[in-house]
Amino acid sequence: MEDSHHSGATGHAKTTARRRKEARPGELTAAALALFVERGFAATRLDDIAERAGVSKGTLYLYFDSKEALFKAVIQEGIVPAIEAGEALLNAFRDDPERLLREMLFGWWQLLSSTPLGGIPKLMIAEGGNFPEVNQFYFDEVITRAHRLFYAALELGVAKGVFRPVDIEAQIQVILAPLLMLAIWKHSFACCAGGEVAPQRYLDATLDLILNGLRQPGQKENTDE
Amino acid sequence: MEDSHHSGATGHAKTTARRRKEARPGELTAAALALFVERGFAATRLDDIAERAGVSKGTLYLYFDSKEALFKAVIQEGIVPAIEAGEALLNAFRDDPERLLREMLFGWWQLLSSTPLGGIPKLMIAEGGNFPEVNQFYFDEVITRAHRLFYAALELGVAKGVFRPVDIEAQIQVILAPLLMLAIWKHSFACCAGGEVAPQRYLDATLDLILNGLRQPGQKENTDE
DNA sequence: CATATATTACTGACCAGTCAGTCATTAATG
DNA sequence: CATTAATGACTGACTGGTCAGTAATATATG
Repeated sequence: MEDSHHSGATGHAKTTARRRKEARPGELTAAALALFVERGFAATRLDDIAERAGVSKGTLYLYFDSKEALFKAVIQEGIVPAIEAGEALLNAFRDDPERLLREMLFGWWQLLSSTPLGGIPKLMIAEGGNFPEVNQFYFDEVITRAHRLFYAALELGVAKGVFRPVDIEAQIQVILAPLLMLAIWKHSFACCAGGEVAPQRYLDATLDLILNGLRQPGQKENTDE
Repeated sequence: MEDSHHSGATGHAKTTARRRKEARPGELTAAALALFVERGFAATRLDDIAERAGVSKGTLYLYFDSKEALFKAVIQEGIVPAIEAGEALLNAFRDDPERLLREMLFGWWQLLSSTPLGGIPKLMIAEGGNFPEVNQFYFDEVITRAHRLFYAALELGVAKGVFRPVDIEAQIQVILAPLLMLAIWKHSFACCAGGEVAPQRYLDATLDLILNGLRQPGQKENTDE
């Protein structure tokens, strides 16, 4: 198990093989994410993932015990940072609930357009049922945390009198729905859609509806900077 | 090769075998729908579908050319009537846009709770990508028609001055999202969810947000009958 | 040569789709 | 009505291909 008597310290670059060993898991999960999102979990072959990562299938098994373990790693690695980014936003905009919601929506869109992470919701919806353990993990680590995030945001708005007093718990899901559908749409029907609504316009409409739906009747429009 | 001289017309019931032949396709698509929704298209074996319908796999091929053809039949048969029901609602409540929206939401929920049809959106999202032809069919016959339906409803409301003048095209998608997510949720994470929001409460919240978000500022609350 | 890293060829389970054949019902014949 | 012929719905064993996972082998590193 342990090693450590190298005589002279060879402290310089561990050269290729050693460096590879540290980079590999990330390269593999990245390749897997891209392919899972594109074709679905079941329809993606391990050979393809390996090829995309520039290794052979056998190598994959040096880093992950099974296809399911790889699946779980993909979710874990991809989503947790995203959730943390959201939690950071909450702290940054504590004093302006409308602005906070706006930032959360656009942050989400940023993620969607610049990374393949937006494919994860679709992936979980599509294949989660066949992998209870991964599903549970996703539920606990992603869904629940995301809910807490939005709960805090809405609660803040209601407490400050910016939003009407609503059924926060239920509204969260209503507000999250358009965000999730935006992601799902992109990975499901975007291909078929001809003259469909552009994401930017869709997001504007979402914000419009949500803010008008939540806003305290007295409150003025807040035309933003 | 040729037949046709039966002398007397034997026109009455052709008993079991003949009756079966007419009932079979429906029985098979029903079985397939249930299993596809439960496990996904790829993960469902034709043997299981056949067994559930009380026949053998070979029989299945007497009625459908391939697994994909069966898939398409399931969608076609299940969804088209649902869309037509929606179109009927539109005509029934032309004069009261708020009521119309309300009826459409609750009609949808009715469908969800009393039939497995609510599983179809999830199914299409999950597996549509691998079946372009089915996907296109769904897009044209379901998504597009559903959009037209909601377009008409919103347009009516705006024309009557009940709703604010909004970006109708974009709002449709925002409004549809919670409905779709309700269906998706039921078939994906309902299992994991412990103290989650009840559908009825969720629907109320949806209506609350949508109607408040759309309502013309002047308009009064309309506390319904 | 000992260890860590990677590859390649292989195995076994699984499943969509096929096909030769069964069996129950119906029609034809005397 | 009894016997034979024809029909067609249905069956289930089989095949051909795919793919997750394994094991034997190779290459680099210290």
